[in-house]
Amino acid sequence: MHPLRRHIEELIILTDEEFDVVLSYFEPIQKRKHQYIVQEGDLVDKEYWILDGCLKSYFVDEEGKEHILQFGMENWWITDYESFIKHTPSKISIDCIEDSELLYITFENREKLTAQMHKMERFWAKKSKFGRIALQNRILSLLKNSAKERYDVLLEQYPQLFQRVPKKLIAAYLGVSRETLSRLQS
Amino acid sequence: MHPLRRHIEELIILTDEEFDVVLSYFEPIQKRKHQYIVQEGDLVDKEYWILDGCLKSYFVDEEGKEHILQFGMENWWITDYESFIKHTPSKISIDCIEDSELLYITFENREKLTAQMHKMERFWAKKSKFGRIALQNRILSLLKNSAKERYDVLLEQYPQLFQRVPKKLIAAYLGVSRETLSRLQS
DNA sequence: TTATTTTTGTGATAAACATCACACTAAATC
DNA sequence: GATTTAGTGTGATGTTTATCACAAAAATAA
Repeated sequence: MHPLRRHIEELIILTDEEFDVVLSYFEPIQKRKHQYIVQEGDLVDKEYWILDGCLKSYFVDEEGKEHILQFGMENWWITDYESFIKHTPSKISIDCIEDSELLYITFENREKLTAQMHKMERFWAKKSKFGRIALQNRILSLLKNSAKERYDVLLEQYPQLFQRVPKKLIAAYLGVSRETLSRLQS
Repeated sequence: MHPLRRHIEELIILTDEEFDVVLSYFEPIQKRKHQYIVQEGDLVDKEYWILDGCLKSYFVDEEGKEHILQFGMENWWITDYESFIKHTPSKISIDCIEDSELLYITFENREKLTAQMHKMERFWAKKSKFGRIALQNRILSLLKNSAKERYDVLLEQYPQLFQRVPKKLIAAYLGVSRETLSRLQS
């Protein structure tokens, strides 16, 4: 089964014909490590599904410090949702941390597909709800947990991440300096 | 025009008949200051729309410290979305900060209404998308801004809030101690 | 390979923020 | 209106975390 279909069918069931229609709206794209798919200022009109690889979406502040909003790995979706939904210039950038294979759908095609296939409207609605819950829990974690606790939770939830991405990026995700993160590990 | 209709029509337009159907799925409820609508451990099956008043949704940690996830005022929606969507026991509580008038819809009725009226499915989908963007920006603010900067941004965005809720609750929302918040103000 | 860049750990110091303690004021309750 | 409770400001002190500096190891590129 196509990995995208396997992913979608975790939430809704599709017929062969329906999945063919869904897939026809996506385009494949390959990117190498250090290449970007979104740059600050872009009007983002694509949402990416990660077939293989690893990416980061991040914000660079006035002092040049990087703050990571999201990592994306296999079976995750990534884009700047603010720009994608509101059609405003992106405040963030998205880069590949590894060579990556992506499937993307444009905003226009997503609108067409959801209009044509109600199941996919429900799929993205569910994704959006779950995404919101995950963000809420991250806020809670930033409010109530110390850097050490946030580190432990992340390590337990996504151990693969620590194998794949440099520690300084983990630090930028947790909201601590890389030096502090290094000291937390011991 | 009914204030709920005015609110919904910021995103989608309804006929008189359609709004009557929508409204028929809601029930009014009145709560006094300090009363709760959600308590930790509840299975939350209602989503509340605030006609009048002010509420907080918050998490209490092991040391008894309160962390505020959301304030709700007129025209805002409030519930524990994690419990409401996933049907799991709530980790948070929601209390009234002022006497409040609410309209609520049950999970079951929301499902019925969205199945019957596609416009309302789109309404809630949009709400969910915008909610997610707002949470993302709050995460960004927690990562990149100092307590003072978070304070300034909140004061600029929601000046009314500082009139209506005690400073210690603002502190619990910003993720600083009330003493630090007090010192930031000068 | 060799050279260069990136990643990582660790000490010394400084800044931000939390905690504890207390006084005072405002507001809710009887 | 008196009494209790909740909210607020401020000093003293301690903890957590950031920043700067440097060295070594690992990964990447020439």
